[in-house]
Amino acid sequence: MPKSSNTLDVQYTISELSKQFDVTSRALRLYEESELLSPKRVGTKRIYSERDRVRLRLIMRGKRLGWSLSEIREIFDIYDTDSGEKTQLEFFLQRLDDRIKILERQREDVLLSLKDVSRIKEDAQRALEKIIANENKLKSG
Amino acid sequence: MPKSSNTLDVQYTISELSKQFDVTSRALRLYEESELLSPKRVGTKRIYSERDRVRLRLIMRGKRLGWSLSEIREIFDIYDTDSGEKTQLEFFLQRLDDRIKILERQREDVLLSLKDVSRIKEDAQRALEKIIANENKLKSG
DNA sequence: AAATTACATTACGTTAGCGTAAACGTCAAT
DNA sequence: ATTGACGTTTACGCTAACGTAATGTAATTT
Repeated sequence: MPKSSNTLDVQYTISELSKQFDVTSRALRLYEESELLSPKRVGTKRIYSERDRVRLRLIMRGKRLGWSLSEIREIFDIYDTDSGEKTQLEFFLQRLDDRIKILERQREDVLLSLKDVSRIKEDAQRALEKIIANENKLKSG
Repeated sequence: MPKSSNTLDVQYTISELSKQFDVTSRALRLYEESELLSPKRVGTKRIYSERDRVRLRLIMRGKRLGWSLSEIREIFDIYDTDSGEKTQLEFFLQRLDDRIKILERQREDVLLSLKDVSRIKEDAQRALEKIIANENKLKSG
C-alpha cells in the first residue's frame, strides 16, 4: 500500500510564494519568525507546503483587515489547538466568541463606510451630470 | 433675526472627548497634527465642536478597519473637496471608486473570516457537547 | 496662600512591520 | 572558471502611532 497523503504534496520556493502573493521574501521570513509559517528545509533552503500557502492566504486576509501578526497568530493557535480537554475547549470557545464579536463589529463598520462613500459618490455623479448638461446647452444654444 | 446655525453649537473639552471615545488626549492632539481634527482655541485650550466629534467617530471606525491616519485623511479630503470643476470631480470620482473597491474587498474578507471562525466554533461546540454527554454517562452508569 | 485640577508644549522612548544592504553559499549554464 | 540566478543569515534603518515624562500656566478649591 502506497503512502497516501490527503494534503497534496506540492512544494514552493520562497520566491514562488512571494510572487504568488505579491510579498517580499523578507516578509515571508518575518512571518516564519513570528511562527505563522513553518517551511521545511532542504539544506538551508526553505520549502513551503500547501499548508503554508493556505496560511499565507489567511495572513494576507488578516492584514487587509488590519490585524497585527500576533492577532493573526492567535487565530492560528485557535485553529491548531487540539482540544481534548473540557477546560481547554471552554477557553477556546471564549476566544472564538471574542473574535466573532470583533469581526461583526468590522462588518458593521465596513457596511457603514460603504454607505457613506456611496452616498458621496452619488452626489458627485449628479454634480458631474449637471455640469455636462450645462456644457451641452452652451454648445447647442 | 437671530444667527441660526444648522450645526448644533455644542462644545467639548479634550478630556470630555477622550472619555467619550476612550482615547488619550495625546491621540487627539496627534489627530489634530495629522489634520484630522481642527478644534478652536480659547486661549491655549482646545475646544472641539460637534463636527470634530463626528469626525472622531469616523476616525475610530477607520482605525477599527485598519486604516492609517493618512488614509483616513484622504477620505476626509474627499468629503471636503468642493468640486465645482469638472476635472476635479472626475478625479474625485476615481478616488471614490478606489475606496469602494477596497471596502468591498474588506467586506468579502470579513465575511470569509466570519465563515471560517464560525465553522470552527461549531466544531468546538460539538466536541464539548460530546465530552459533557460522556461525563453524564459515567455519572449515571 | 497653598494645593489641586486641567490643560498646554516639548521632546525623547517604544513597538511593529517590514526595507535594505552586506557578505556569503550553491548550482546550472556559458 | 566565471557568471548569474537564487538562496541564506546578520544586522542596521525607518516610519507610524502613539506612550510617557518633564515642565509650565491658568483657574478653582481648600
